[in-house]
Formats: sequence, C-alpha cells, structure tokens
Amino acid sequence: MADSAPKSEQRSSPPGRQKIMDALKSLLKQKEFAAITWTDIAHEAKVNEGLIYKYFGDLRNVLFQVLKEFVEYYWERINLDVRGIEGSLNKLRKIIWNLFYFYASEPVFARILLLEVRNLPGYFDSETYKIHKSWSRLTRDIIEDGIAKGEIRDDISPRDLMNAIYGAIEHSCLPGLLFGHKTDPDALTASVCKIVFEAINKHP
Amino acid sequence: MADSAPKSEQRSSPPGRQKIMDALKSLLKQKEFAAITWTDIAHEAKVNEGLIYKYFGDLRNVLFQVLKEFVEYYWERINLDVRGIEGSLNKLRKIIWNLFYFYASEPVFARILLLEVRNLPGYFDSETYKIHKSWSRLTRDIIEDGIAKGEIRDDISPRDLMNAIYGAIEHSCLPGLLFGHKTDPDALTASVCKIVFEAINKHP
DNA sequence: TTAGTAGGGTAAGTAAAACATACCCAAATA
DNA sequence: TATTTGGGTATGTTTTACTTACCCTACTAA
Repeated sequence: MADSAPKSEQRSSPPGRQKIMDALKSLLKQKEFAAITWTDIAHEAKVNEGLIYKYFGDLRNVLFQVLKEFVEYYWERINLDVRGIEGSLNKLRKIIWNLFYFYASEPVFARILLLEVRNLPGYFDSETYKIHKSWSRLTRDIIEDGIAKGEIRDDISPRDLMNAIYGAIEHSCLPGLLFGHKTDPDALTASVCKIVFEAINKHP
Repeated sequence: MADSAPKSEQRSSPPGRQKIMDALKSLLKQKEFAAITWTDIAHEAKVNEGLIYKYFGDLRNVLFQVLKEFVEYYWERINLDVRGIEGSLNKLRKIIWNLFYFYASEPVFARILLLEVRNLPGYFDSETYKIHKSWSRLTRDIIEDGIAKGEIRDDISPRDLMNAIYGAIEHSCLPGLLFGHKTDPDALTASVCKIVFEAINKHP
C-alpha cells in the first residue's frame, strides 16, 4: 500500500499534514519509532487517525518524510563544507569529522538512521536513502580523485575503502547511541584517520 | 513481560519448545523476523499459540534463543581458529577473514545480527549479545597484546581500533545482505587489511 | 444566485495480531 | 490410590493497523 498512498503526497503541506509530521518528530525524542503507534501520533497531533492514512498511508511514510527534510538540510551543509579544502585526504578527514559531529549532535536521528530505518520495508526506495547515496557518491568521488592524483594508493577498490571508512564511523558511534555514552568527534576523527591514513602497523 | 517469562526458560527442551524454535528457524529463511507472527510460528510448528507464550513469553525470546544456539557454535570455532597463529596482525587477519566468511555463508543470520536484532528491546541483555561481546573481547585482547609486544602502534585506543575494524567488516557486508550481491571473503579481507595494516596514504 | 465540487477533516468500523487465562490429560510420584 | 507435575490446548481480551463512508466549508463555473 505504501506506493499507492492515497492522494497528495508532495503538496505544500496542509496544516494537518504538518501537524502529523511535527507530532512524530516530537514523539521520536521520547521513544523509538517501532514503539510509536497510529494512536500516539493522532493524539499528539490532535488529529484523526484517518488523516494519517489519507496523507501518508502508512506510519513509515511519515518517518521517511520527516527524515527527508532533515537529511536534506545536512546534506547541503556537508556538501559545502568540503569545498575549498585542498587534498583528498584532507577532504576525507573533513567528511569523517562532519559525520562524527552529525551523529554526536543529533542522537535521535542518528539512532534512527543507523539502527531503525534500515530494516523498514521501503526504505531503500525512499528519498532519504537517495540523499544518503549522494553522501556516499561525494565520498567516492573524492577517493577516486585522490587515486587519480596519486594521493591515494590505487590497489584498493574505492568502494571497499568507502565502506571501511563509513563502517568505522558508524560502528564507533553505535555504543554511544545505544548506551548513551558521550562521543568526542575530534578524538574519533583522529583515531579513524590515524588508522586509515597511517596504518596501525608499527614496523612496516 | 519479557523478564517474567512464564515457567521454564532454560530446561532441556520439551518437544513443543523445540518445535517452536525449529519453526522460527525455518520461517526466517522465508521472511524477516519483524514480519513473522505468533500465528505463523504456531502454524508452522503445529502447536498452539499459548505454548509460545508459556515457554518464551514473547516472540523476541524465541529469536534470542535460536540466535544463542547458533552463535555459540560459531564462537567456539572462531576461538579455536585463532590459536596457533603467530603475530598479532596475523591473528587479526584471521579474525577478519572468519567474520567475512561467517557473514557470507550465513546470510540469514548475518542479516538478523547486523540489522534486525539491534533495535529489539531486550537484545542487549540477551545471551547472544554476551557471546558477541566475547568476540569483541578476544579481538581486543589480541590488539592489546599486539601493542604490548610493539607490533601495533600504541597511540590509538584499542577500543577505537576494534570499532573501526568491526565497522569496516560489517559495513562491507551490508550491501551484499541487503541487495543480494555476492561477497568474497578473501577479497574483502585483503582490502580491509591493506587499509588498516598498510594505510591508504601513498606518500607517507 | 445557485449548483456543484474539491479539499481539509472526522466518526466509526474491521480484521488481525499480540498477549493472557483457564483448563485438560497423561504420566510420575507420594 | 490419590495427587501433583508438566506438556499441551481452547478460548478469550485488548491493541493495533488499516479502511471506508461521510461531513462541511470555501470556492468555482453556469
């Protein structure tokens, strides 16, 4: 049903539609998405459940819509932040820092993006995922550029390298998100960059 | 309610209890855990729903129990596999290869462990997670030993290093699990080890 | 002016799922 | 022989997700 969601999906939000999205945003601060019900949202938004169905068809689509707005905003910033930096490794370092910073300052969304959303049916067709892919694309372009310029070794596939970097970042943030530890973007960036840029081997 | 699960939780399986676990194992090959219902399992196991409640209290607990058996088996193998290998980096390489191999040959469980189980309430108190922690513990011990012996640089925290390695591995497997690509443990091990052991920087 | 109609919204239902309880019955034990 | 124990079931009760039919106001075209 997600793809045949009734009526207007993309219009300039009618009040009720916006109230629903705001309600979800607010509820996500209190509990995980999986625990939020139609009734919760309808109640929080002071709106009838039928309206959720009408505008979104599905709770997941409300989430995807909320995430989209959010991720779009950050994507523009990250995109800008890399410009004006010289050298592939320096650019990579900046991206790494940005991600750590993003996950540290937006724990609610980080949790959703890293943990919850990936096994929701339909996510990989969502706008959010498309934006996520453009993050990867940007990173990969930088890597390929670095290889072309001879700044990055050419015997590792850019995809593997990208996966390793993203994986390292995400996994380093998980304990913080799950158990509420603080994470320090500067320290974590330093660690990841040391590992990836300089290797852990003491006697090469 | 999960923690006050009625009656026997750990006994030497009565037939019905075993049938329930087998039913879940079998259903997991067909669809994701979140899509499996009490009715599905009861039907597959040819057993009354009340029995699930009686023995496990909760579908999640059935899953945790199934995972536990499974992960225990692999844990013993991995533990053995590292013994007799000389040198911290060689040991790490073996662990990395083992994990890639494990995820490649058990896609159903890999999907569950990497994607589904982590946002299930109660997972981090489960036996499965305890075993997962002993994997990390083993890895970390190897790292610390490597640092002590001067084989691994000492200015990166073992925890950060472990997170980076595990993250790289897991993230490298995700696309395969999600989109059904094949993954090649040998190639991926080579990539990760090159990155972590030798660094990506061409001009140090 | 008036008859329609589009769009924001609600009341009210349905089917299925999760979660519980009370009970049955056969074998083991006192 | 009386009774407990433990594997198992029949039978609810509530929540949830999802759906339909409809209301009402503002605008639009005849």
